[in-house]
Amino acid sequence: MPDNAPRAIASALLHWYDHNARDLPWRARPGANAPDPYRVWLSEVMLQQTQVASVIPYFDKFTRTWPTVEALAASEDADLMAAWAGLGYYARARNLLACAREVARRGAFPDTEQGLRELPGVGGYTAAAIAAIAFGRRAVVVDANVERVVSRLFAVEDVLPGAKAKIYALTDSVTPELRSGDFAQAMMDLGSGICTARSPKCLLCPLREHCAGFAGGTPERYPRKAAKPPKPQRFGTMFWLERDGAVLLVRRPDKGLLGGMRALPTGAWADSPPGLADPPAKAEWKLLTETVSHGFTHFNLDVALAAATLSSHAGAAVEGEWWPVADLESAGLPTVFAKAARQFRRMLCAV
DNA sequence: AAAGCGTGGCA
DNA sequence: TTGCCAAGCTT
Repeated sequence: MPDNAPRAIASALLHWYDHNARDLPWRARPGANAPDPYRVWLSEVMLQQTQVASVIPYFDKFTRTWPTVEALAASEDADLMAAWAGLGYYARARNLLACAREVARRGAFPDTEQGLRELPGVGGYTAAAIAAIAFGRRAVVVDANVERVVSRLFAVEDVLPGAKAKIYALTDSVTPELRSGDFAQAMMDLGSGICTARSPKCLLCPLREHCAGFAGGTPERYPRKAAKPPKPQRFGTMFWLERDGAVLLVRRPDKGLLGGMRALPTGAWADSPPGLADPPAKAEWKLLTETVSHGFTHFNLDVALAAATLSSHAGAAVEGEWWPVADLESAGLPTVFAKAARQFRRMLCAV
């Protein structure tokens, strides 16, 4: 029978963390003062549904460009969106700017979980994480790592997402009064390095003797999750309109998929290939032989590629920005468009 | 409250 | 190759 004594669990985990914490750019150095709330907030937003390795280069770039929340608040929308390009879930970037401006207006971040929760883009997890890590408050921090660790520790049979309330209560029961921020980060380090989704390394785990999942012999069976419905396949067309060495880019509407981002013009997505519907201008469009495939969270997309060239004097009334093809890297295109742009340039060069 | 919202890594 | 998964939030 495993020992689920909360204090023993917290103590074992914190001791492990003191010797095994990852050195991450947003963490305070051991023995240093509490980390800067701006850096904690920025990292937590970037880390929503996103792995550490993907975040690090973006975090470095953002903190170099905008060292303070006031600097970020003063940035242009388009610059921030372009800097976020490639990281995904672009509503985070729109909320990031709104939040920075709100915090700059107030003069500081709120220092309670409840106050933080009111900021744009800050939900239950992020508010708890910032309150605990940046402000030293006791907070119950539950992300996907914690869900996995706790559901194994207590062999939770309930199926997610229904099990969230129970897992929150169990996490509460093991969260210490002191160092709850370190405790949360320790849980996440444990979840990402040892208590992994597949093939957990139980023999290295500091909580092994407390773990009901390990005692039962099949810890990887937790957390139990409802089966996901299959992703639909959708189709579309992207348009490459070139004039004098520049390509036409548009800004996508603020709401919806890739909202607010620079993009190649597209037609609407459809359930079957839409061909040359909805071109951005009248031109002699040629469909390329190659298509581009991309997986989004909730559907897979197959896009046809259509290309045309305008002469120098044409296209005066076309809506959008003419972006130098040689400088397309700096446009900040989401990955699906960057992928298509590479394909366009390969194929058009080859002609 | 269920659905919409990116991307890259891994087996 | 395909499917699964990751430091969730918003409406």
